[in-house]
Amino acid sequence: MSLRYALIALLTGRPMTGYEVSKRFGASVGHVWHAPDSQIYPELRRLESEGLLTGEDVPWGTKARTKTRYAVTAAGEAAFREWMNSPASPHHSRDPAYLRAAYLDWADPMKARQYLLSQKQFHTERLVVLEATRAMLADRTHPVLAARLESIDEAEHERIIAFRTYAYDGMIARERADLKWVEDGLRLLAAND
Amino acid sequence: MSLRYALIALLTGRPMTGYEVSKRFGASVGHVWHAPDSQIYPELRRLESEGLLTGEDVPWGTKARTKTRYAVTAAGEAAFREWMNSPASPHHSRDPAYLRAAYLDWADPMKARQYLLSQKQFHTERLVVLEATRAMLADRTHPVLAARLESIDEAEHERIIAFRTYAYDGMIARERADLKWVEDGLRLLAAND
DNA sequence: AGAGAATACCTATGGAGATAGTTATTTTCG
DNA sequence: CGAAAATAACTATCTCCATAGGTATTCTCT
Repeated sequence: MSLRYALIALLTGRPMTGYEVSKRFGASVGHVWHAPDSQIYPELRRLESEGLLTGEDVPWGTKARTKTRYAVTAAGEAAFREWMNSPASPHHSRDPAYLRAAYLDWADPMKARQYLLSQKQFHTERLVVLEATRAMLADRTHPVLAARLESIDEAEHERIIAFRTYAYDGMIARERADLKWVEDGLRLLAAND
Repeated sequence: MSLRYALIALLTGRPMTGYEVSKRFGASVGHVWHAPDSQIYPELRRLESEGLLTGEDVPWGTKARTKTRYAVTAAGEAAFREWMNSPASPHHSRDPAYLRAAYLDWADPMKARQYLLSQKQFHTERLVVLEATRAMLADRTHPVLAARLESIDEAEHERIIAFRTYAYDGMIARERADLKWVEDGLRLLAAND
């Protein structure tokens, strides 16, 4: 249910084709809400059919092929704003890492160690990406943000950047907490075996 | 894909009926991997048909009604152990909270504040539950854990408890990080409006 | 004893999400 | 200049998950 709002949010920056959306997505809202393109293309169509986006056919290649360029409609913006104003509902976390951690006694100690080492690797890599993106937001070099700011009054810029970076601060803090937890896990394993 | 292993993990403690599973689930593995009973019952059946669980029909009530008591088979334990030994794959976080946070400039400031206040409430409540459960694991009063320990050599107990509490430590640390983040959000809102 | 509440057990359905493709066009480089 | 690689644009399918039910049995209270 959130994917559609992630897509609208992305497209408020500027109109994009499906492919552009699916690429940009990975480097911006995608950090916040992951989705593969097999989900993105159909959802874009659905949003168009519901009138939240317009889809303009743009010629592509030689034959009568076209690609679709999507833009947010007034109805789309309204729906997004409405979602942003809706009350919070509790969120069920569902992270296999905790499940595996709880039952690490079932695993082969070597495999458990390998597992934690790759977890550590994943978290470290993600931290790098998140911090780099956060920096690009803060100095306004992030392309999606830059496009968005262009259509907006200068006085608002600070406020918008503050919220965008705030979201990344949360993800970074979580990532750091997870990383520390994984390191504790490695120590725990070492102490036990 | 993790639900089945959460169910097997729960049932290694002792055999349970579907209803017992769905109740105990919420108070143990369910913290780690949430699932509604509409998912639990069919998955139990599937696991039975795959031979990872046995389902014994137990009479219930007057007429020829029965309920099913499930127990883990050797194949089930093997499958669980195999899963525990499989390599890690990166996990895509998908938390609507970050999406909303990033675009808080679209929300009505009052609504945004209300939203963050309920988020704070959710995190606080969950923290209480997690810490209480962690304590029950540490002092061995947690019923699912206690049942599991009974069938296991005393020398292993410490190690098992260490991993179970370790998982909760991770969830608690994440919850604390999130809570702090929400509080930062409230301050950010207050500063901006 | 009978009504209502709580417990026990389970199903139907639709949408969200993961995995794994396909086809066409443009760029690169030996 | 032709083959291989990269880019662009999508689709099909199957499983997972959420929402929202349903019915039978036992407990509780007046």
